[in-house]
Amino acid sequence: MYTKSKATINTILEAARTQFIEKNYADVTILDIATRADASKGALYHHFSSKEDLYLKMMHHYLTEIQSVIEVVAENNTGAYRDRLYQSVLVFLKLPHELHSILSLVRRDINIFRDPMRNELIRAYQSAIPEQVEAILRDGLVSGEIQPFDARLLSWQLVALVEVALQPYSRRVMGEPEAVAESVIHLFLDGSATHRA
Amino acid sequence: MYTKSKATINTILEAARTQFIEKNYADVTILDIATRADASKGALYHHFSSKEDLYLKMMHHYLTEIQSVIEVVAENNTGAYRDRLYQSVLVFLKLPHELHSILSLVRRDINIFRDPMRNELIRAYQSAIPEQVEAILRDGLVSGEIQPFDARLLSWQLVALVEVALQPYSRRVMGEPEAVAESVIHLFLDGSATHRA
DNA sequence: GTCACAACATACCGGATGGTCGGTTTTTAT
DNA sequence: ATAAAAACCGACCATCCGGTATGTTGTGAC
Repeated sequence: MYTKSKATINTILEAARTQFIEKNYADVTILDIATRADASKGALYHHFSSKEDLYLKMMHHYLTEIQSVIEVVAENNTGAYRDRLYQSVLVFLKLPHELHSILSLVRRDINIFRDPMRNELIRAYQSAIPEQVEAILRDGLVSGEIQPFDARLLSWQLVALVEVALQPYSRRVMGEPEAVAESVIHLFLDGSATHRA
Repeated sequence: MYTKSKATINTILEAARTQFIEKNYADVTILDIATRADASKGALYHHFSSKEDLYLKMMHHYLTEIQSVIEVVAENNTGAYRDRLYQSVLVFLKLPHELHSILSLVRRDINIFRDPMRNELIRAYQSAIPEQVEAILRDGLVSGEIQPFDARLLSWQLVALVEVALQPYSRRVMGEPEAVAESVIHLFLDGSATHRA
């Protein structure tokens, strides 16, 4: 087994991530990525069959990483519900910046691919984030801590609020991740007209 | 004054909107747009100096249209605050579908242009929607109907919630625009843990 | 050491596309 | 009616880039 190969592949995946985050899919050239990875087009095409293939493999790689981190917290169902929600949001907010960017990227690009590939992307994203949020919220609906409503819709709304909280401006206004998470949970559960405890 | 010119320009703007919504910026060719508008490349380049110029003019055209619609409701400050908020969200939800798509488009593409153009796009978008929402929310903060918090951040959060509500799945679950608007306002002001009146 | 194959390098091809340019048609003013 | 200018057309150019083909270098098994 050639071990150097693995290293090259990882370097290419990393370079691809950086480039695709920085520029539009069409504006990233194969040569850009290869150069960034200190490799050649030949090396790149030896490991990946096309530009799309590289994009997809890169996405899978990092989405899987995100998923495995979130899973740990999502599956824990001890303690007060509100706190459990808080912990989930917090661990998400504390993900390294590159992984947050990956999520922005998949949402941005999800419409530019056609259907075999598009579907695979959607599935990977869904299972990395929204499905897990939905599972948590379902528990809250069952226990009555959340008023009856569509669980999927609620999960989208929560994700949307967290996404807003990721903006640099938000972090500047709200401060540390702990404060951000608390603020998001407050708005989501109690609303903006309710006084904070 | 050549009147046919105006008509041609509008047809091209419309074709551009359709194409840019349907496909990625890079995947839309000048010929696509010209063909769709029953015009030629020559005609297009007679009225617009480049692809970017066309994109920008198109955005300005439709964002201005949106802005003028929203302004009317935003500036009305009679009646109960909650109702005023409700009316604003409602009029937004009732915008024609093409205009909703324009907003998705600007958010999607805002990162693919470089800075003179990018900035102009951002400014156009800001004044079309977020600034007006912020103005409304500020009134609620002053009157105490919303608990003290950063107005800009609140406006982003409200916009994010409304955006979720625009998804086809949301409309299917929540029904008519009136019900959608009410649901969004409820979540925003009272939270998901509070029983609906 | 040597053989086989994986890993990598690079010159090249073909197709697509943004933009140009000379010429033609249509519109408007007088 | 006519002339001038705006509007329009479509062939052409230059460039860029994904992908391939062919050759070279490195690695590991024996």
